[in-house]
Amino acid sequence: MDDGECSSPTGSGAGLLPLFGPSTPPESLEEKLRRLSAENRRLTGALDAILAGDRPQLRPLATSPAPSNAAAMDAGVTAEPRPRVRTVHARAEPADAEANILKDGYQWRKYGQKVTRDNPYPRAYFRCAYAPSCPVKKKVQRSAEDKSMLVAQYEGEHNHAQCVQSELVSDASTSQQGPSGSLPCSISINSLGRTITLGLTNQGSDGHAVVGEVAAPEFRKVMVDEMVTLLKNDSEFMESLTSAVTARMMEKISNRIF
DNA sequence: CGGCTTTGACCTGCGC
DNA sequence: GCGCAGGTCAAAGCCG
Ligand SMILES: [Zn+2]
Repeated sequence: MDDGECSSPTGSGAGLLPLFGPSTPPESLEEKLRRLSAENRRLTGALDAILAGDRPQLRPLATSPAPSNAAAMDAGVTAEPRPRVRTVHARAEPADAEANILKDGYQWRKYGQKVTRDNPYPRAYFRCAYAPSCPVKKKVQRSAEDKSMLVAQYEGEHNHAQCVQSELVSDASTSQQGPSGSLPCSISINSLGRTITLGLTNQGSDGHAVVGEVAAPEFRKVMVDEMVTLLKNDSEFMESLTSAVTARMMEKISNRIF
C-alpha cells in the first residue's frame, strides 16, 4: 500500500456524558429552549475556561473494553507512558470501510486482525509506520450498526508530523450514546474545525441527508440557531441532536483542536 | 529486493 | 487450573 493523503488525528475524548435524560416530560418548548440556552452558555463558559488554561483533566469514561490503565494517578508527571486513548468515530467510503482503512493522515503498519465478540466485523490493529520511535497504536473496527462508520481507537501521541491534513469527517451519532436519543441524527465536524454538518441518517449507511452546513467562525451562534429551529420542528429530534452535539463538543474540547 | 499485508499461532489477563 | 477473548508475533507471501 502507499500513502498519499493525510489528515489530522482528530482525537476525541472518550467521554459521553449523560447531560440530558432525566426529566423532560411536560415542558413547554419555551422553557426547554431557555434551559438549553443556559446549558449552552454553561458549556461555552467551560469551553472558554478550558481553552484559556490548559487543563488535561478528562473524564475517564470506559467504553466497552476498557484498557487496564487506571489513569487515576495525578501530579505524577514523571515518565508516565501516557496511556491516552482516544476514540474516533468517522465516516468512510464504502471501500475503505470494507477494508478497515481510516484516512487520518498518518502511515500505519497493520500488525494484526481479530474478530471480536460483539461486533461481526473484524478489528484491525495498526502501529505507526515510524517504528518504535513513535509508539502510537490504533485499532479500527467498523461500527456494528452503521456499516459506513469506522470506529478508531488511538493510543498514544505521535512524535512527528504528518504531511497534509485531509478532511477527516468525524461523526457523533445518537445511536452510540446512551438511551437519551434513539433518533438517527448525527453531527459531523470537519477535522480542521471549519465546517459542521448536521445530518439525519436513515438507519443505514447510505441515507445521509444533509440538513445544514455552517462555517466555524459562527460556530456557537449557528449551533444555537440550529437548536432553536430544530426545536420548533421537533423537540425530540432536537434533544437527540443536542446530545450528539454536546458529546462531539466535549470531544473537541478534550483534545483542544480549536 | 524491500516494505508491508496476511494469517494462524502464541501470549496474557480475567472470570469461573 | 481451565477456557475464553483480546492483543501481538512472525513466517510467508504480495506488490511496487
Ligand atoms: Zn507516529
